[in-house]
Amino acid sequence: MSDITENEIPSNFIKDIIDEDLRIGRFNKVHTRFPPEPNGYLHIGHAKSICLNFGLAEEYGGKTNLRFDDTNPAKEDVEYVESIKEDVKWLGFDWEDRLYFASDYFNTLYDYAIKLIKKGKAYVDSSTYEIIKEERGVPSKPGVESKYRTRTTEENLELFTKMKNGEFDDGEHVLRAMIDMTSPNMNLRDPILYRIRHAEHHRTGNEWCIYPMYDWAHGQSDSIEGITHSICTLEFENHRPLYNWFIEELEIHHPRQIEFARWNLDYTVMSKRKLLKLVEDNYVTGWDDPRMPTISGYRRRGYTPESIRNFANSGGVAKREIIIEITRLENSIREDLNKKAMRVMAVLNPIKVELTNYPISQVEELDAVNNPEDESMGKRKVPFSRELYIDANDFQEIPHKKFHRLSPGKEVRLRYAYIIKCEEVIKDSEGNIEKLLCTYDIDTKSGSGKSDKKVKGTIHWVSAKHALNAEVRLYDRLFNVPNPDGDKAVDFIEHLNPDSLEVLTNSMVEPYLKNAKPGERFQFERLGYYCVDSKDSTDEKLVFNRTVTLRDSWAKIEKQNSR
RNA sequence: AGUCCCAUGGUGUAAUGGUAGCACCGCAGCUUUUGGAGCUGCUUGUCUAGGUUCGAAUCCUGGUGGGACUGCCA
Repeated sequence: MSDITENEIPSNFIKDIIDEDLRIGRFNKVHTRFPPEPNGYLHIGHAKSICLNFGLAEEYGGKTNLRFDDTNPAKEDVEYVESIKEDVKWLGFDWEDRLYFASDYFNTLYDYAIKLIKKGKAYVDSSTYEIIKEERGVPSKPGVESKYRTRTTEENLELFTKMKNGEFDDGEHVLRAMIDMTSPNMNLRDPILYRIRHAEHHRTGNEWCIYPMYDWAHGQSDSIEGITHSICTLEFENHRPLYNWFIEELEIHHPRQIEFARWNLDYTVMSKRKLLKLVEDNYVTGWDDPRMPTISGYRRRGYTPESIRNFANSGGVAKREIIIEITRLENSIREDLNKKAMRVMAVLNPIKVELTNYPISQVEELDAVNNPEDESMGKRKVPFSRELYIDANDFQEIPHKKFHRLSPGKEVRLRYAYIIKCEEVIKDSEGNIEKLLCTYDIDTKSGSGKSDKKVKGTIHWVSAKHALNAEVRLYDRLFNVPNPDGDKAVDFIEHLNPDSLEVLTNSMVEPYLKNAKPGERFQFERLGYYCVDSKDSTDEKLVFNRTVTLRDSWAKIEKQNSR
């Protein structure tokens, strides 16, 4: 059992840096931000960043902003803005009144650009895309300076103003910082600050036709917001010298950028481009498909915010590439739901059982414990009668030697009820099992203490005439290899798990579930955790999603034996 | 190849010059009216070669291995 409580971040190198900054007085507070681009839904990797940024600020008594880095109108959309806000909230974090957009700063950013031009540190380049690319060179070889680099300040100012005023077409000119075309750091080879895009922005509409590049907008946005610690992923390490250059030339507040390694999960893909492809090409039903590694997918799948936070906070931060085992996430939700989820009985693949010595019209209301981990959750009544359903895989006609469940002539306990014995297997003309004829031992009623008979197995069941029909969606991993995008020669789509979803329409659940509400989570005893689907479940037809199975040592025995 | 970054069991992380610890996985056992949960035990690790030091996972140097950078994306 981990002694890391929720939201508490274990010691790590970022906290060491913050401690030092506070100690030497570089900053006297901690103010972080979570800066997504609204061009897709948040995924589990973002959850790590969210928990880190909000968690760190909380721990140091500071604040966290939510800021959308919306500098590319072509890819961004309000749908994504709304989904991101919902997901951050659902995870349990509050940006209060600090909801910002990089587009809020377009005017300031423009003024900053003018300042740079006036300092002789930025110029308008009228070269083509191809020329600029060619002149930039490659990392191991210096680039060459553009022939437009020597334009006068007046000329630059005039051209830039015209760019802003819409007097040019897309791509005709760009504004570039004047730094060093021979720098071994590509980001310092006169990076582009503004490009012309006659496109409608989701917030600024058609007010602008020049848009700042991310590199020009991001660091200054942090600065404008008074961010002290800009936590970002490793790929921006090489950008830090550039951000520092901007901040110093502009003489504005200087946040400290700290990079950490993004989280990858095995058996999943995380890039927004790939997730978008899964959605657009209908490999999944949407961004919130329960198989997606998105926050909304996990939410619909039945994950709790606590389980995701615990998962994120229990992992630490590093600077090397890491691939987390998905079993850790699965373990995290099991751990949470084990303590919280009400237990019920559900029979996924029913076979009928008739208790031949049970009175025909008798019904008993048996006591069932709602959660053995939490007595305060109480008990409920479960109806028991002559005709029952049990799960098909709890019966083996020719039992495996370690099989502790029902088979001909053998006894098994029905959970909360009686020990029964299988007397006869009734089959149809094709040899399929139609019904099991069993007898029950009246002295073995749960809690009665009349018999000290012991059996090795206990199985779940539902009363046939009381059970409710339900659809159950069994979700499994979306990919069947640990690293679906590991091989550049093979499309990740090839690695999709064809069995990632199995739909069962004839499942039977105990009557207690009649009033189960969308999103409500249960443990189906001996099977796993399931939640009521928030979109498709109705009063007439319950639909359950399997969140995760219980740990299954029987499956291991079976697997070992088949080898 | 140029610059930058990184390297602790299978995985993920601690140890901040002083006994390499924890969690997950795995294995064995106990317990159990969920083959769940819980409990106990076990296996497995400091990339490498030097140096500094009484003492190095930690500091220094070289090597090896991995990653990032060559969008008018973020």
